[in-house]
Amino acid sequence: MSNPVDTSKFEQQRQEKLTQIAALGTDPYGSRFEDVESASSVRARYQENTEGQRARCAGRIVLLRDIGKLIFITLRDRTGAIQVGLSKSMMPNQWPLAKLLDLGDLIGATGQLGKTKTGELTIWVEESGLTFLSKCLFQPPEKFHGLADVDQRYRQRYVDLWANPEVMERFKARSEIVSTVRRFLTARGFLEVETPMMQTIAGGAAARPFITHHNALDLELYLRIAPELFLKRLLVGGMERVFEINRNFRNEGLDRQHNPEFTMVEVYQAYGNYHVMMDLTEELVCACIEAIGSDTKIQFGERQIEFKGPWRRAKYVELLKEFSGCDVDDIQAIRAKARELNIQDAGMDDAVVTNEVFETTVEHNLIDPTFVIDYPAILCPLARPSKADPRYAERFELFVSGMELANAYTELNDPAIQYENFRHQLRGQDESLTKMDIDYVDALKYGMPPAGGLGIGIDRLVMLLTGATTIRDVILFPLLKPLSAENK
RNA sequence: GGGAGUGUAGCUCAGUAGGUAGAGCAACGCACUUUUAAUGCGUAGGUCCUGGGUUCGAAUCCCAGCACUCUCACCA
Repeated sequence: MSNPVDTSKFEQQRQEKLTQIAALGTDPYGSRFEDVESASSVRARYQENTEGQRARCAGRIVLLRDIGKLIFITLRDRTGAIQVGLSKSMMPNQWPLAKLLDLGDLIGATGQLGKTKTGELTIWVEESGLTFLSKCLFQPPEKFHGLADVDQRYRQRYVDLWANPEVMERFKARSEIVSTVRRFLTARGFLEVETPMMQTIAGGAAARPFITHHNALDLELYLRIAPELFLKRLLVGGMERVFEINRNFRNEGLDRQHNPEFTMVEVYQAYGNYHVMMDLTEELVCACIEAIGSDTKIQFGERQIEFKGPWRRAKYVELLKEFSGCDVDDIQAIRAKARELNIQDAGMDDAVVTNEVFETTVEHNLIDPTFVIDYPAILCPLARPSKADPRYAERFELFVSGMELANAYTELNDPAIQYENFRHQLRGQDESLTKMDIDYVDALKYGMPPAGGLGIGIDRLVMLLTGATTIRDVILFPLLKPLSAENK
């Protein structure tokens, strides 16, 4: 933990330099800086052995080598780094300012481009070519190891982002993935929509919601746990292809795969079914891999994941047999297996016990992308039962590296069955705060087109595609306990 | 909630059979006009997470607490 006395000592030193900068007539907090070119752009356009090339860049001083009458700076901007050379003989008037520069300061550099004798592309700052843009009053983290303290990295992500370039790269990849999803769906005629985050009934999933209150209406509201029921209302309304990329909120535990607020893309396509959604999912994920320039083989923790399709599609009951040895119809064997696995099955519904056994024995074995298809219908109140065998629902979950990445159904559009499913809450589950959404049943009574629906966890997708094994590495500001006064 | 681990300088980390601490980087000073984690010499910097206990003496051992990490449990 930081020592406030020493911190302020370093801060005072820098504050003193700030005063000296101001005394030179320079605003230590700069202002508009026009015609900035990115470091990568300068690198790309530089031509060897051609005189007279100039450049104008801005960024943060991440390395500084003071050789006396010559200073080399590594300047980092959003695209990368470029070396800036400051020479006393080239900028005698601004030299006092140059000597006041600290690691972490933000500057602009304008001058001739050239290469040093070691071959490093350098902006040789001309007189008046040094622009002070902002003072850094804190000491930056160690220049080679960066910021390593996990807690501090999340709490001060603004430092983490520039002290650890791989962090910046990961969030750039996240941005690219989100925009790829958006482009991919938009190109196929899907309409991007936004539905309520504050809902009077938290439906569309089974999870504990966050509760809030609207003063003017004196109304209890829930932060949504899923947008599903609203998006399907839009199918009723004639929006035949819709998607939403936005946050869901679930008031449950935090771990490597769960943050209380997380981002989902949900997609609904009228006249499709879950097979259509499987194809779409596979294409969409592969498009994202291509967009971030990744190989289809991705290192994830200790494992290698091969994303190259076609992905395995296996029935729930087949996988149950494969990994637990149990036949889905042999409930005695399943319950025996459950007890062997230390699952408390007493009073638990058969289907729930079966699913517990499935989760325990199967899921962690699904490393390469695997569609688990045809779930027991009783586990899927929003999915359409299979015509061929109504005991099963037309649903898939996509598992990668043992983690649920996507969930999809052929949507249930029969209001009578939907009503019954809502009514008969599954035994063996904890009581849920989900109330009956009668208006949703009414919407179905107007007629919802048969449709495929899909949800993909964006955070987990980014984790898998960037090799981040904890969700907090793909969320800029993950939820943390606030620091108490004494730990500040 | 259970178990395990971690907490030492601004940062990254060492360390001691119980005898109040060290390196590198950063900082400050000096030197240096082609460095690449610049280099060399010097200086300064610490409530060793917090509170108790044991002890002549605790950063080290014990207890409690706080924070973080891992793990198990919980979790459509």
